[in-house]
Amino acid sequence: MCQFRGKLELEGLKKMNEQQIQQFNHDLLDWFHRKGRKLPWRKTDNPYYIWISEVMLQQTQVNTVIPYYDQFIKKFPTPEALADAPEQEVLKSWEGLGYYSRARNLQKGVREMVASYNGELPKNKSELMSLTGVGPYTASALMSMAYHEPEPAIDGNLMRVLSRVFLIDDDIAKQKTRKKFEKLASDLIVQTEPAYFNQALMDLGAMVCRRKLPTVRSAHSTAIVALMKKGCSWNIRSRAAKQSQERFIMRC
DNA sequence: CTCCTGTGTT
DNA sequence: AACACAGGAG
Repeated sequence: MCQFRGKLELEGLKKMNEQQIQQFNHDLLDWFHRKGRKLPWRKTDNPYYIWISEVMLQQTQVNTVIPYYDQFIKKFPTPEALADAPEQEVLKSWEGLGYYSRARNLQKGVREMVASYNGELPKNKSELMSLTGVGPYTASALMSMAYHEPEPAIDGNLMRVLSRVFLIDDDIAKQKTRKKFEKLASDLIVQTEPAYFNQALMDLGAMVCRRKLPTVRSAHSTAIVALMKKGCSWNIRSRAAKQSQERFIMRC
């Protein structure tokens, strides 16, 4: 059982005390272990494979990615195999996924990794970000998924879920807002197995706490509802300023 | 921070 | 046609 250590002093968080925050982590992980998705790239601890999956997932839904991922790692089982392959071969394996420049960037990044890091992914965020195609999101995802570092992977999913749970109203398109979520998520993740934390928020965002139709149906067993039952309100919205018609608050 | 890109939605 | 989105890059 985890213990809350951070100091959370965020707007929109007034209603949450430490015990509730701890409860959030517990419910989140509990939900994830029961309902979370078993995905091919979650079975491996090969950073190179995890990298491939993260790049593919940036632009495509999970179900579409699965066969591409399986095929891709079979065809390019090692960084060296991908680095040595002709670009055309790589693009052929990517055919149908779209955003082909990301396939090119992935190969370029892997070539840099082979040339500069002996074919191994560096273990810190700034070195990861020096690789072509690896930005803040992918670097954080790799730190948590591959190296079990408490680094929250801030993407739209994570911000949407946390904004609803913690009643954060800010426009998630703004960079200032991103900082805020970074702070909140960093404090939350320290009491969690980092990979599970990110994966759980990802699954929650994709399966329950979705962009559209944030339905509460079938939700008796979700972490969100557990929170609502404890007196927290759930502000359903995706972006701040606009779309105020979409905005309503439920209290249980 | 702003801009860029390909893609999907209205 | 216009805009939203989701990341990375500069």
